[in-house]
Amino acid sequence: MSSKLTCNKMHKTLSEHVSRHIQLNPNEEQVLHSTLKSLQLKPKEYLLKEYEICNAYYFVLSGCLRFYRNTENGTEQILQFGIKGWWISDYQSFENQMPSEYNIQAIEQTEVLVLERKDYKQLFNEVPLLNNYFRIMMQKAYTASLKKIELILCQSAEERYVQFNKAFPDFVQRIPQYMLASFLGFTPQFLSMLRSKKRYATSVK
Amino acid sequence: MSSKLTCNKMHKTLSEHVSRHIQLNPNEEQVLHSTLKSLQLKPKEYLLKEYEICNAYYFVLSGCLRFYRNTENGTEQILQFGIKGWWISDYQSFENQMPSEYNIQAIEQTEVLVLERKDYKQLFNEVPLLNNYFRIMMQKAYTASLKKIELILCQSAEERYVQFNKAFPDFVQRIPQYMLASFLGFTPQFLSMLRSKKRYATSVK
DNA sequence: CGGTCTCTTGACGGAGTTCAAAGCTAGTGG
DNA sequence: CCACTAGCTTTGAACTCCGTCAAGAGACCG
Repeated sequence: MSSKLTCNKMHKTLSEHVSRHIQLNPNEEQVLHSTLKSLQLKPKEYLLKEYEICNAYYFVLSGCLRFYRNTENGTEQILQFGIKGWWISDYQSFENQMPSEYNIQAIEQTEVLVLERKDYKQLFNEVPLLNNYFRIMMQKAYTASLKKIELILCQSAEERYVQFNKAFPDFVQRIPQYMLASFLGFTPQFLSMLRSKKRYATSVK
Repeated sequence: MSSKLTCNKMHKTLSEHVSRHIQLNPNEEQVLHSTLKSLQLKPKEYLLKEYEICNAYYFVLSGCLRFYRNTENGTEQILQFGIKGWWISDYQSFENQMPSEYNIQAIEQTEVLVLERKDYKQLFNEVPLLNNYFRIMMQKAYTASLKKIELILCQSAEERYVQFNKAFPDFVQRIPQYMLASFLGFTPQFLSMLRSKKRYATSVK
């Protein structure tokens, strides 16, 4: 009884998210929730490592993930953060069952729901509307990603930093600076310089 | 009769494309084909202009489209080319019925199939598998777009140019250089410099 | 043939990188 | 509880890639 309550609470974030895009009946919702498994991650734990095949979709309930790859010159490049209410996965590896070039790692204590590949075909058969839902999720991810290309090519590093800071002030506090620099596409040194410049600028005025 | 033949031929590219991802029965295929309209575009004709609401998905049969926006400083930024076998649209504008910031324009004589918004709900109801198909299309577009971010942030402009040239040698010949420069994220002048450098390098060896 | 659009070339400047060293912070073990 | 280590951040100097500006050369089109 108490475990069921826990379960319902745990899945609430997802239910809300799904219902914003499609209408499931109680039965379908039950099928969805019973197919997903919840998972707790400690900081630095991995959901996916380079060269592995990605066999699940992950939905972030709390905490934060990073999706990154190891570049040829030995540095890490963060392509995506996974925060509350986002699905994350290496879809290419998942779809084509090929080894991934990416890593998915928890930055902090993180709670995710797991949709495993072995369950997902049946789930989509039983709840066909989910095709619709995930189509829209992919669409959103795609347009967000186009937007990012737009910003990278069009704005200076400083503008990107200022803008990101304004959009996610609390998030910026939570993650190490070198990760933010990597995500925004410049060096930690440069970020450090920006920050000191800003501090000076604001403290003067 | 002859028009039907033309029609079948016209849609063959799409049929092949769809069948690579889902299996439609003849009836479903018929529904799909009869819902789509074909459209011929002359060079510089528009499918979508800034501030309009995007009310269709477009599938490129031949020719080439560009998906671009006008930046604040008065230049054009190309985010995407639409070539044979690609779907293109402003999905955000389409989905949320909001004015687009983008333009979709034919670069050369181009033939597209049009899936209009007014037809698409019914089409997806009659052929639910299409949800699956478009989910996969979005997934592909998304991963391609992530890949592009990876390259922009990790490679020099020169490396990007060389790589793109190697991947699409024929396509590079077909489009004006300033468009290629815009897509790859640098200035036409810089591209010109790269080209002269390369020519010298190869003619010496 | 004249005008507009595209490509080329060169000089200069600036945003951001690289390298190196030193300061901070937090965690760990004795 | 302190000392040590390892990882993160800061700072500064030198350098480089690429943008900007400007002017000229082709190329295409009416």
